Amino acid sequence: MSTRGVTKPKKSVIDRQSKESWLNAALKALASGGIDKVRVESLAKNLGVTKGSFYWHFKDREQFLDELLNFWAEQSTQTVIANPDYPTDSRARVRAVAEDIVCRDLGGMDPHIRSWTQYDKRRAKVVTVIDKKRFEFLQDLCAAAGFSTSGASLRAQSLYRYVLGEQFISVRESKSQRLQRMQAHVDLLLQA
Amino acid sequence: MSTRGVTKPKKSVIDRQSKESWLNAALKALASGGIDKVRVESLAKNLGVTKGSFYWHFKDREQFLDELLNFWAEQSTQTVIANPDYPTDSRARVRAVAEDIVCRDLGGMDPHIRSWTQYDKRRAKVVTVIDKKRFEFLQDLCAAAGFSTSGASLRAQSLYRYVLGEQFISVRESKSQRLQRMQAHVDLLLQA
DNA sequence: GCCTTCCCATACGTATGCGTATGGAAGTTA
DNA sequence: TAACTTCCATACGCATACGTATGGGAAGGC
Repeated sequence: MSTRGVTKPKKSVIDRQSKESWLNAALKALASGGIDKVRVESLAKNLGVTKGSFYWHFKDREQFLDELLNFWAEQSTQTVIANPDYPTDSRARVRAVAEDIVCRDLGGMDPHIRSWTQYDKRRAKVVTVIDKKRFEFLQDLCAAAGFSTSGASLRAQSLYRYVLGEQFISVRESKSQRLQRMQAHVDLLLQA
Repeated sequence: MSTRGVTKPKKSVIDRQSKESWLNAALKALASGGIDKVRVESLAKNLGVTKGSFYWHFKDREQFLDELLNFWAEQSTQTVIANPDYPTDSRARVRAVAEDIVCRDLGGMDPHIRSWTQYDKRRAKVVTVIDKKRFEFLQDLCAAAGFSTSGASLRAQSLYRYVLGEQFISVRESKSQRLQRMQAHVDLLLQA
């Protein structure tokens, strides 16, 4: 008990929170039930501190949510784009990527993010950038599979909408079913 | 000024609100910015009454939201399924339905409904039923277009996910662009 | 004219959650 | 060790929004 008192257990430096720890806690809360679960006092409780910490690190909740969105955007591009080694065969690559997307469900975060930002024009721009990056990634894949520019574009658009729709459809299936359906869809898109 | 006083303009019977007027006001608020805009005192202000009216018609906000969801579900099936005369040619019918869905954007209500109910297991069941109905409708269309049961199912699933994805994608295009893209997608799905 | 029912206004209590002001402890520097 | 910075606790004010208690006006029946 050198770093802590007894009657009043005070925090040592190593117990202090960083901005990242707040943001990670927020992502966790977001994944658990949408942006409404991202509350200052609630996060503080989870982190074992008080609001005092929050308002030292951040101006207010609005600015915090902005940083949260950027935080998600950064590790969102990293997760999807900069990825392990996919198959060399171009069509198999498309399938593998599609499979990967469905499997990881984009971290389960995407639906919450979209639900949140959809009607917030300013914040929607961040998601728009992400969408464009992902689309271009898919488009390049399709182009490598031998389709023309317009053909690759069309298939990438269809593929990406399929993935988004999969996240928001209310009829939930098992992961294997979803994978199988996704594969069938990809085959349909790539056959011509 | 026979039905109203001067110093205190009281409401006559014809000014009174019904449950439907509250629900319609709620749908309007929902469409304007999600479930967060559906607030008792806010709706009351829009209707020109006070909370007293609300709590006479409804038990509490939770029950009201349940009725709201059912209210949406009813006129949602009416709008999509029981519809005007589509083309007789089966493939043209699919295109027409798809076009219709995109054009009306499902009333602009669907994304809000899904954002709202997605993480509410109990309420999600209502949306699940709607999804199933719509899917079966699309499946029948595809089956009539000459596909096998599994083939029609696959195409209906893809089509419906495309529509859902279209609603949540953050890259907003013009209506004509969206229509064109949708047609191209349908052609791709139906060609085989 | 009175009484009852329907519908709503007013006022209040309460809970939640944001933001702020201030003090103070832990660690750092001089 | 004294001053100084960093980070957080505590306490408060304030706004929003739900729900309730109570009173009363309007319309219709008697």
